Amino acid sequence: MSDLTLPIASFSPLYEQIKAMILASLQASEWLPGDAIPSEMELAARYAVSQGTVRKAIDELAAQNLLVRRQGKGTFVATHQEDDWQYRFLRLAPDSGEKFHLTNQFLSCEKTKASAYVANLLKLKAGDPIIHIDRVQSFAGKPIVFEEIFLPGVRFKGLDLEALHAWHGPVYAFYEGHYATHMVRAEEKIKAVAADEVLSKHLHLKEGAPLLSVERVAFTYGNKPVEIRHARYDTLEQHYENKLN
Amino acid sequence: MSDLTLPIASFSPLYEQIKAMILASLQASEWLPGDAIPSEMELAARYAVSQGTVRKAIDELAAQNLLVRRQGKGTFVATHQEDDWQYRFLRLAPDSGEKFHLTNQFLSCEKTKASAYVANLLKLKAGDPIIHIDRVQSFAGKPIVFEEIFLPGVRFKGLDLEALHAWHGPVYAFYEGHYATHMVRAEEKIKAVAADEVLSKHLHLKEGAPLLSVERVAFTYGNKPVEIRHARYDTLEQHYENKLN
DNA sequence: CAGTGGTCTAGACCACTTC
DNA sequence: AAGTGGTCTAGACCACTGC
Repeated sequence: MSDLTLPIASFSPLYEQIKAMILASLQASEWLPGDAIPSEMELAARYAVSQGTVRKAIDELAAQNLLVRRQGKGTFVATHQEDDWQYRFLRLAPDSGEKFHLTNQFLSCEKTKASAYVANLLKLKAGDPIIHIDRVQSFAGKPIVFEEIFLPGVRFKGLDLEALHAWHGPVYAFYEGHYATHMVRAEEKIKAVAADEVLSKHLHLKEGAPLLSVERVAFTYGNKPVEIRHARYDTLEQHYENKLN
Repeated sequence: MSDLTLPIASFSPLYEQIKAMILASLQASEWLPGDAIPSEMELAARYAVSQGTVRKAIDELAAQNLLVRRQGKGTFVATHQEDDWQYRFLRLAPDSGEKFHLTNQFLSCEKTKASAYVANLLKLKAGDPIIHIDRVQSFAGKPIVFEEIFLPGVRFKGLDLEALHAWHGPVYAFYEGHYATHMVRAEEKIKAVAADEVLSKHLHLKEGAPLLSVERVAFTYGNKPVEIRHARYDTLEQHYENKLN
């Protein structure tokens, strides 16, 4: 506390710099989701370092789920289009433990203007163009999830209900394919709330029934927030699962 | 699917074996939480491998939060007694973003027998001895958390209200100090529920008010479940926070 | 200054995938 | 057989801590 000299970037190891360069290539779409990046030996030559140093950089990016290593094949840019990654961010699971396939129904997709609240989370200005999507997801015929999605209108220009209806698969795969936007990580804030009139109608519940409110902000490369998702889960026969380490 | 030959331990790298040996030492309490383990060079000599191989083993254990590296000082066994780790498993945070200090009040601590449900989660038999603790936690004078804790009676022999009242600090630090039990990881299942009579009384709410139900199973070394904790959070002015990668 | 963890290298070799 | 990621080594040197 007595020493106010800030050691800003006092020392930056080589592999950190290489990590930053790989990250820059990802952010610049030099390598696209699903693509293989150059081999470790090639990268070592390109950056004039040893294989071990490149490995350490890739190791950390793989640990953050930005890259995926496949022995004998290569190192690939992570994508939500792979089967195992389709539900990477979904933490809802049935109490019974059986497998879980949600059917999806988009209700609306409208162009509006950002409220102060949404603008703040997406790092926009209040009044900036926004796309607002409503959807319901069902399991075994019962509606379980009501979700509102907010997207920045500039990045997702032209998105409409027709395009969504034509798509069959996870929304994050849709973003990758149509808007070159890969979601890297997300933050969620969870509360218990009472169902209001709208929610009770969509989820076939009584007004006042307890629901899980999950508000997510999802980020692309460079910590850029590009989606807000406010979900309400009916947790009567399913739960939100979390692991603490 | 056509090939049923199971490649069980078909190949196990050296560092995995060393990881297992370090893990065994931790599990056997050869090194206690807070202690420094031998230096990388010493371990390399002990196991007759190079420093790099020991490093890789330690790296992975540190990534799982079992060990903590401190440059220039050594490598230490993780502990819940360190300031930064006191609330390692607490995901509740105030909406306002201010810092959060919960005051703790233990209500009861009774010896009972395990229900089939609790026994199953703790890998005991129904009817085995169990310790059942109730507590309330408050923030700024308002009761916010009601928690039931279930512990195996054998491991936590002699635990009573008096001992709990005498303790000031996180419960997991108490377990470490008094019962040589360090919590390594936990799994939580979250639901939204309505406050019943008991809950509404403890948390000063109306019956039927929505609450977050968080059921946690906590594990020591060797994936051994040793605590069940069923919490109910009032999420009116606070939320459960989660990061998805 | 000695001891600790942290970085980096060059080279050898292993395991896995593909052709 | 060639190419990829994965393991392991021996040795040099750097950064940080504490005596």
